[in-house]
Amino acid sequence: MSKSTGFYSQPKHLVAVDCVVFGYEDDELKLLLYNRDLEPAKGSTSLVGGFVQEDESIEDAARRVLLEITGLENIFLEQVSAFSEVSRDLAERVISIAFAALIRVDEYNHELVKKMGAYWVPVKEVPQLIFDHNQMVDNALEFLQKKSSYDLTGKELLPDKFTLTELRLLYEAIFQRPFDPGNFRKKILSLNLLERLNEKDRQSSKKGAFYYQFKKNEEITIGDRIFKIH
Amino acid sequence: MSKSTGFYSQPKHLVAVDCVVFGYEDDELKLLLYNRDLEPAKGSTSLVGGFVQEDESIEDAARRVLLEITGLENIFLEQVSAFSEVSRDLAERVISIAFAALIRVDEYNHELVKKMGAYWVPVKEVPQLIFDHNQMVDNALEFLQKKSSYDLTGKELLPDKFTLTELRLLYEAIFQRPFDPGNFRKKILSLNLLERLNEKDRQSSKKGAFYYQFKKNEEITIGDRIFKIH
DNA sequence: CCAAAAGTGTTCGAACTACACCCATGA
DNA sequence: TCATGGGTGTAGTTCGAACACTTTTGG
Repeated sequence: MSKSTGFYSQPKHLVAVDCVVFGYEDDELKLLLYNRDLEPAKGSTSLVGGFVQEDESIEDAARRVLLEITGLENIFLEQVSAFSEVSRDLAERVISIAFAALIRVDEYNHELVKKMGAYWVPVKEVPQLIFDHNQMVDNALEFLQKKSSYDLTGKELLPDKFTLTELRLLYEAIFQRPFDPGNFRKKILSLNLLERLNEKDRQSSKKGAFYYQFKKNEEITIGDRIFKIH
Repeated sequence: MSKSTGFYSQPKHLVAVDCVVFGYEDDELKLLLYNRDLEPAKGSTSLVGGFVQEDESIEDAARRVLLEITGLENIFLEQVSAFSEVSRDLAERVISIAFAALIRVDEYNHELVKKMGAYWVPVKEVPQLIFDHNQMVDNALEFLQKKSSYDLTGKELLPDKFTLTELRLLYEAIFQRPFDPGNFRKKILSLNLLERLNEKDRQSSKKGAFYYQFKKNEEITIGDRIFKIH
């Protein structure tokens, strides 16, 4: 084991980041996974991740990993928690920080993702993952639910314009439960964060549903939780 | 810089834990600080912390540090977040995980704390701390407020028996705002987590206030947030 | 015309706020 | 007896849950 050769005489550790990447497609919440291409457990299913380098923070490392896999910059990214059981990695001791990331499926580079061997899996069908990655997924989903309770998620997962039904379906996917359409609509509009466009989506209904978009410059953090709606 | 000599060929890092230790005394929320006894910045004010060793998880490391300083085991301890800016430590690159800890002042070893050079400071008077420790304090306080919104904090900070006024004062200290005494009382009792003892505190009022204690075996996690009370 | 989704309105009840008011007792 | 904190009661309001109802339009 390596003791530091620098100022502090203390053990050093491998530090990794693992990203729980959420996307929303076909009315479903999905996760970006890939088949591990290095030993140990080569070929088994894993979150996307990588090791923290000397010249980068953990957030930088997570951003770098996501850029390499999706071609996207400026991804929504937030720390979930650190995992550090001594034997969590089968090969060597690795401390890993789990991140939650939100991806807009209309923006990421589909070819790049495919080339990197990554693929989307519905959160309801996440397979057995390597190490403690299933735990990371659970924590990240809980994180997403809390965030969505306070912050009106949608900007990060939906296209620029979307109908209120689409937003509701997203929330139903996140919380894994139905919301009353009428109540949902009223609650959302009362927040005053969206503006209606003079354009309708005509795909999903005969009447047509107005598109909405997030208002610019409304970085309001809502003091209280948004969602108690059933 | 040391590349791993083990399985993975990747850089290794110093990893530390820093504990934001909350205590409650004299109707005030306090933090346990100490004057740093090693360079760099020897003598400046700091959170209690230490380096993660090879055979321990970060939680183990935090527990070890707290045991060394307070003599207590089984302290409430939870991860807040990781800090990893490359130059956050003046001497060498250190990734640190901040923890929030809750201490009952009637339990910790006062002499030991004194001997270790640690001391309590009211949260409202926290001085300039080393590195990014003030940020850690802010995050930990926010953490404590969120926890207390959902979980009825008090078990971790108050003595076994306490009056509802004491509990209210604790909440006022945590949230830095007053609560209506009558409404607070009704809300708390409606949760059904406390039981009244046949014993009164006669110090603080002529009438005397009943002591309460947490019911045994009530590990109920409340689904919704507890506190909206004003 | 009718089915189906968009969108509005209405009622009920739970829960929080504000505040009045009674209680017990030591000085 | 009265000041003080403990403790109870209550009216008003807000807000979510449930659900009925209206609107629009393609088939």
